[in-house]
Amino acid sequence: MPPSPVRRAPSRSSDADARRAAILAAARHVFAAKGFRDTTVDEIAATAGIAKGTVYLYFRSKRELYGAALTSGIGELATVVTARMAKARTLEQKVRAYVQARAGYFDAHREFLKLYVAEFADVFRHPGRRPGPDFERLYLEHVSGLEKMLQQSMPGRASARLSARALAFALADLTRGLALRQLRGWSRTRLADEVEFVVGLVLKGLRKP
Amino acid sequence: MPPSPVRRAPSRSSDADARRAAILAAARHVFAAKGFRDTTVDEIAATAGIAKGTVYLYFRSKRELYGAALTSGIGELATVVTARMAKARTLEQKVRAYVQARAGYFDAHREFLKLYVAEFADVFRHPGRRPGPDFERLYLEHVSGLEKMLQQSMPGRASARLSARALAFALADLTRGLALRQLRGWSRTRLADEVEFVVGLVLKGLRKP
Amino acid sequence: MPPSPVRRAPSRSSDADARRAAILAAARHVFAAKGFRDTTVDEIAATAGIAKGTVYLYFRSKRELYGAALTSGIGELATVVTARMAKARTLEQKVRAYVQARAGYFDAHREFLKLYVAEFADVFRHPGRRPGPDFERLYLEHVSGLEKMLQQSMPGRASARLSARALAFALADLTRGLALRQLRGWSRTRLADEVEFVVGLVLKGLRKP
Amino acid sequence: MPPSPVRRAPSRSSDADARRAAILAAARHVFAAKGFRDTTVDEIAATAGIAKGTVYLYFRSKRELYGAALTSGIGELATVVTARMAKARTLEQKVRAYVQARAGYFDAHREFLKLYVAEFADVFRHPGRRPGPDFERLYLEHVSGLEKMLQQSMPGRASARLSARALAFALADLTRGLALRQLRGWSRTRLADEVEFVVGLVLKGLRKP
DNA sequence: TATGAATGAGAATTCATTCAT
DNA sequence: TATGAATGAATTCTCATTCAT
Repeated sequence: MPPSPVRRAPSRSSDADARRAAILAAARHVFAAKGFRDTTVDEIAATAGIAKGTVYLYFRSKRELYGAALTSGIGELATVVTARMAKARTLEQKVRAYVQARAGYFDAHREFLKLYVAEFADVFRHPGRRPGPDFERLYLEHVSGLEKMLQQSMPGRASARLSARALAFALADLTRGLALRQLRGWSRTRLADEVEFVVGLVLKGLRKP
Repeated sequence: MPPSPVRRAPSRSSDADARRAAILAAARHVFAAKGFRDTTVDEIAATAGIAKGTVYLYFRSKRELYGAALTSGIGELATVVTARMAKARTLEQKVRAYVQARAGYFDAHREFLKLYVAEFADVFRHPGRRPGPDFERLYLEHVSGLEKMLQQSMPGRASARLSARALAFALADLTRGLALRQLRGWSRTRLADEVEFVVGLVLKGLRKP
Repeated sequence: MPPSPVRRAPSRSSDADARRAAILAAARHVFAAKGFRDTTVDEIAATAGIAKGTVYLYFRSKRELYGAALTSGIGELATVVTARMAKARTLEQKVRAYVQARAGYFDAHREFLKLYVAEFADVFRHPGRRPGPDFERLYLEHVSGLEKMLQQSMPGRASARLSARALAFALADLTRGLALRQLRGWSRTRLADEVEFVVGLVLKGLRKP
Repeated sequence: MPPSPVRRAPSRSSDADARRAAILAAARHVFAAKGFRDTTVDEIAATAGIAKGTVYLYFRSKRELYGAALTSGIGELATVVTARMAKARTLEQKVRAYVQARAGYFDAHREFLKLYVAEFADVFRHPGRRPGPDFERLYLEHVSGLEKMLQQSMPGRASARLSARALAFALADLTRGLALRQLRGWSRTRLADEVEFVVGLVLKGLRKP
């Protein structure tokens, strides 16, 4: 007997791809609005315009669907930010590229941002084995990347080493906070100005005290 | 007219206070670990070492209990931070007092921190009428307080006005992020050093570019 | 050792009697308004102005309390009706005495009437072993009493025998219905006129067709 | 905007109709035996031979199910009685048609009769806003219909007007009482004879005193 | 005796998942 | 493949009854 795949997503026709994408979009929408537990599979199905059972042809469980909705966004975010930074030359350009790209992506994908921040908060709740993608690891790798970049442009003193890591975390925190302010309408300023503010703050932080 | 449905609430003995506090502590613990929806009243009761029904003698509903667990911490946090800042004279002292007090409180009440950050994330999910304390309003008032403090020590230029608000948000974001890093063990540095880093960053941000 | 009474109602002081009566009155009130299941012991206690636990010093259970509330009324009703009929001489006077006394009692004890009619309806639901007084038996005895009275004044034909029983049930039905109409305000007529109507109807029914 | 929480109700197949009818029958059975509060949805489901959740696919709540069980019977009863009376010509025929049809329906649908009488009793307990169909209004309309019919055949004196209404109520009371006696086995007589007795009584009541 | 806090069995309702069509 | 009816485990909240004070 061949190793029969227990359950397989409907084959690779573009029809199937489209349907899968539609379910993911619906899931992102509803999960973002209500959180994992308060979202019902029924509502995702209705939003996607299909029957509930169909969801289970494409995703093994509600949890897996949640993971997929999250993962797709995280991957795209990383791709976009990396691409944008690759074009930058100087440190200042790199920092600006990072903040612009990340805040811009969050701004353009607000539902993903809600998912992202909920997942971020969840990391501190269930530290260990959480289902879905390993958000914590991905986040730490992301920060480490930033750290290296900043280190390269800092004077070689040991204290600077510490600063680089702290600065990288700060950069991530500030960018996320900035995007959330835009999302919720707490900001009286345009996104571009807020971006410049954060860039300026971090660059000042790189100077000697 | 018959008396309206009896409202029972164990009276004001210190016994009752202790019981109430024990339930709150258990609630804080379980809510922090699992979030509102994944927490069962049964588990809170078991954690508190009492029967399920007893919880309902002290709190009308699971939701109210959650609100109480959150509110008590928020109030105490505000009190502690305000008291600490009142003693400070110079701007630098005030900023340091803020970061030290807030990060210190979070560090000393890690379960509350988990609750706090989950609630923070939730603000972006269900913007409108969420039950419990109006976390969003409280948070914005908190930031506005910081903003005023920073404004008083900035050159009167209009651009500075904007900076003050952005800087206040940044200060809040950075302090929260700092505390979370300690909580999760992401930090290789002692709390005091991280505090100094954030203080330094913000103070540099106050200078002219 | 003397046979210790497992649980005894507080002793025969008039204090205890008064309290017992107060609880019964409260029970009658609340049971009448809400029915057995929707009544809480807490509300009866509150209505009586005592603590919940005290109710259990006087009555073994909620069910027993319900039975007592019902029984006390039924006994008094029977006493009043019997006394009133004993004074009557002719058949017409007896029938009028019955309807006046019974409808009058129901009218004067409206809460008992609600209990009574609920219990009457319940007889058809749980025919067999229902707790509390044996309402069905009491009711049938009551009707049999009426039947005998009517028989004595009827021509001795066999068909009249049947009529007497049917007429007795009819008399009971009509009197109860009359009282309920007054209770609910369905009647546009004074109680006395309705009584006369029923008396007239039944007396006509006694004549040959 | 996301679609509002999904409302499911198995569609109009005859399968669904059969299922719905089976649940209604089970509900009628259990509600009749135990009353609303003492009936559990679990028991209705078990009686219908389905799972508890399935009940909720067909009825929104236990209360709605109760209302449906009651309403269906009330509608059918009214239809049957009206149809039967429409064929009658003389007053005597009409009265006989009424009593025969109504008592006959109750006799053929004994569980509905239990529901009916329980609901009747409940009208006096919770006069105002009770859930489900407005039983009180339906009952009064029913009686008013009878009243008009009787009026048409009565001498035009004012006192007769009053009698018509009282007689209509009496007719309703007597018919219901008759059916209950048959249900509970209190009657030693055949249904048809009891019907004739009630018809005779009411017709005598229409004559001058 | 009186109290009222504590208990925990029980009931309505929801919803992820399955599976026959 | 797609459907959606059926399932039943799980969860919140209530309240009769007990018992330590």
